[in-house]
Amino acid sequence: MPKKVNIAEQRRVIADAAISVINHAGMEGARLRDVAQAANVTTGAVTHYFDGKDAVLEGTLEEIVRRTLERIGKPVAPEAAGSVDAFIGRAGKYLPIDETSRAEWRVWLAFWGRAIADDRLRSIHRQHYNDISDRMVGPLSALHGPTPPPYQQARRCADAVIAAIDGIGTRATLETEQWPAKRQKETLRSLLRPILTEFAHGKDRETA
Amino acid sequence: MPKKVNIAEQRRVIADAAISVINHAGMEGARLRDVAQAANVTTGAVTHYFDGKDAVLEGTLEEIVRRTLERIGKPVAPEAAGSVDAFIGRAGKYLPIDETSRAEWRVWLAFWGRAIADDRLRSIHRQHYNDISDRMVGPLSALHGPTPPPYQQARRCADAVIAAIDGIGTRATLETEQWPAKRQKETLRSLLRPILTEFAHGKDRETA
Amino acid sequence: MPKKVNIAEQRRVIADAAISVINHAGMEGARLRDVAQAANVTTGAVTHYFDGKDAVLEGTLEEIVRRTLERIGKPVAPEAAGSVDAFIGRAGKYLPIDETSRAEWRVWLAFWGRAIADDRLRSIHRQHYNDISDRMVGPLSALHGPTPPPYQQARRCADAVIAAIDGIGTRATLETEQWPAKRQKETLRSLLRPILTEFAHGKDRETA
Amino acid sequence: MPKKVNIAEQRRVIADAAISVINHAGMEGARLRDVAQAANVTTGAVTHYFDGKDAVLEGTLEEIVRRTLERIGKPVAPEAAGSVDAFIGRAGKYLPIDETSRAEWRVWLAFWGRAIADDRLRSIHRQHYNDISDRMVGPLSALHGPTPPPYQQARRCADAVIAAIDGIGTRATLETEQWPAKRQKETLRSLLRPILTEFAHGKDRETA
DNA sequence: TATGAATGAGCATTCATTCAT
DNA sequence: AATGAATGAATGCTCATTCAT
Repeated sequence: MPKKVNIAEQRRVIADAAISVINHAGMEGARLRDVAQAANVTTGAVTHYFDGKDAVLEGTLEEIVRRTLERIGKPVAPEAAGSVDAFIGRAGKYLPIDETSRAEWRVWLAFWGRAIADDRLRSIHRQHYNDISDRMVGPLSALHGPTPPPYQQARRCADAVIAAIDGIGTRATLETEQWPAKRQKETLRSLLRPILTEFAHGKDRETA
Repeated sequence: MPKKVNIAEQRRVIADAAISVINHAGMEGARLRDVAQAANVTTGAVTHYFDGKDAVLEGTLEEIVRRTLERIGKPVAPEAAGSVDAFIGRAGKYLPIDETSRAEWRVWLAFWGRAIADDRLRSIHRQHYNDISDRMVGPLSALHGPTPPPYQQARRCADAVIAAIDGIGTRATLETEQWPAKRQKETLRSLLRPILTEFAHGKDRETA
Repeated sequence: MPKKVNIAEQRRVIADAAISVINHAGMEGARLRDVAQAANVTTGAVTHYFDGKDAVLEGTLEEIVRRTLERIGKPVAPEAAGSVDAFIGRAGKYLPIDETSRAEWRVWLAFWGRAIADDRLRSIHRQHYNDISDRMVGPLSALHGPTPPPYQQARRCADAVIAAIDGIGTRATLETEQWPAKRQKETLRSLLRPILTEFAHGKDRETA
Repeated sequence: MPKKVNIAEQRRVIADAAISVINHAGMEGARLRDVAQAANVTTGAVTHYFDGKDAVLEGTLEEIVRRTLERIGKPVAPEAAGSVDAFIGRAGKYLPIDETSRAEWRVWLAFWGRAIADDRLRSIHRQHYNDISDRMVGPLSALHGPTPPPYQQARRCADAVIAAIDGIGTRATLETEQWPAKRQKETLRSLLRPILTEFAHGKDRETA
């Protein structure tokens, strides 16, 4: 009997390697050979676990998504949500504030660039943003005070939060030197505190 | 007497062609041959006006920057700045709200993906963001009321505005169907009105 | 006691599978993996029973030869040989006149293409043609009338018959639509009846 | 202005090289690199003139066809057709009787093997056989005596002649040693003289 | 005996770049 | 200044073969 391998595990090892390679060499510099080497396997193994380069890239994007969600942690229960500042603090975990998250953001940006001409990648993206948005509705509702906000209201607020994170994260990723963690968090707070405070007090009706 | 050609003009024609090609085929699908064809010149001409592919890409990014600034128009004179809503309205012009701007955003994202592994491109980006930021300080100061805000204050506010635009624009570019112009503008207003209102009334001290 | 497997039987199963794969995908499309799958065994099993791909191919050609001879039936005893028309009728069994024989002819042609650069394959071919030729001498002699023809004479006549079959079979294999069984048999008869009639009456001396 | 090249000429040079390579190494041993080398060009040039390997193969087959027709010469005018023996003599020119024609036959067989799984190749084959058949109708009609034969009759006779040539040529190609020119021509004459003599005297009605 | 995961050399193909004209 | 034919290094991918289990 041949050695029994954990297919999912091997795919993750290769996806990890791909993240590392893309992070250092960019998307166009990411050769399958390098991915294989970084994963300590041969090129044949890569195409054995993934059906060609595009599939490797898809798998890598999914791994990035998985990591992001893992880093953020489980969806927060409404009771534990707490204050506006606590919410902003948790949102800040999405930002590229340490080497690990910076690497993920770089790869993330690389995928944006590919996604503009790749339906599959764009589809994975969309789904991921839906997930993220879903996770935010609960905590946002908890901020709203005694009465829960209309679903659409919360959804729109989540859109705003996500946009703030993406905007800051993008800039910080491309201007690493100029955007240390502190500046990012401050900018995030500047942007989110006013809107979340309003939202928390129910004054958001007029922004609809 | 040899034919007189306008070098700068030819470079722009080629950069225009490159934008079109990248918009449709993505960065990795953008072959110099296609760029040449789209510009109605030969491959030789492309490498004649640009020193290789990287130079073409740099020139293309600069053209994108030029277009963006042109679309936004001249820096607004402080006196003409007007209200918070007027400011938000002008900011909305940056968003991917019609086919032209969507095309530019797609190419823009493609460049982000390349910039993560390309110093030259990243440098051009940084400079562009400085320009944009500079242009915003005037109008923002005009909002601040009778006394101009400290420069750093205005700068920080500009960062927030830019982040909001980038965050929304990115999402709208990757989820075109779900983000028509209306949704983008509403989200932009949700995000900017609270912070700009506070800034306009001088309550921004605490966000520092 | 280990499981008792019939080695020869397994080899035939694999060769059968190879015939099927070559018939559908051609020689260059015939991957060992597909052969294994078609035979319901693993790739390892294929290389276990055959010493590499070339050996599989050799075995497959031998199987094709075996099948051809089986289809034709046992060498006809001189007494049973009968008339010229009966001989032609038996010869017609070699032609690609039904789906089974067409499949074998397709594979047969594929082997010709390979044999031009493969000594082993060419050797098997030669031997097979010798066999076929041998089997024809008896029936041909029976046609010749009371006195048996010189061996060389019969041999030469067999060459002519074989050439006729190969020529028609080849064309019919490559132009299946245009060459139904009827057309093949008519052409075979056109070609063979004159020469065999002459041969039967001993007028073949001059064709030497 | 760049060097002006004769595209058709270059394609022929490459096709010639491909014939040589296939002749020596077989179809599966025919690497594009070797073809390029044999043609004294680079691999890039090969894919410049042909759209990939399959196109090279198609072009090569067409070149083989062209050569065959050239070797045979122009269609013979009915008046010049002459006797049955003259006809057989001309038919003998199709056989692999010298090194040049042997090489072409080897390549020809290689294409048969490929054609069984390649529609394009099969289509080229079919067309070629139609051409050959057309060219034979005239000379055959001239043999028929004072009254021209029905077209279908001549066509059927041409089929028989072609089958005889293919059958002998195939065998001689795979058993070069055993089939010198003399044996091939004798076999061809054995096969064709009876049927053509009958055809010439109008006795072919019964073979229909 | 049999498995099938893993290997890696070898292939066609792509495409930025060069350069004779 | 402009052409576009030609180059050839580099890449993704295939697949016969190997071998630990």
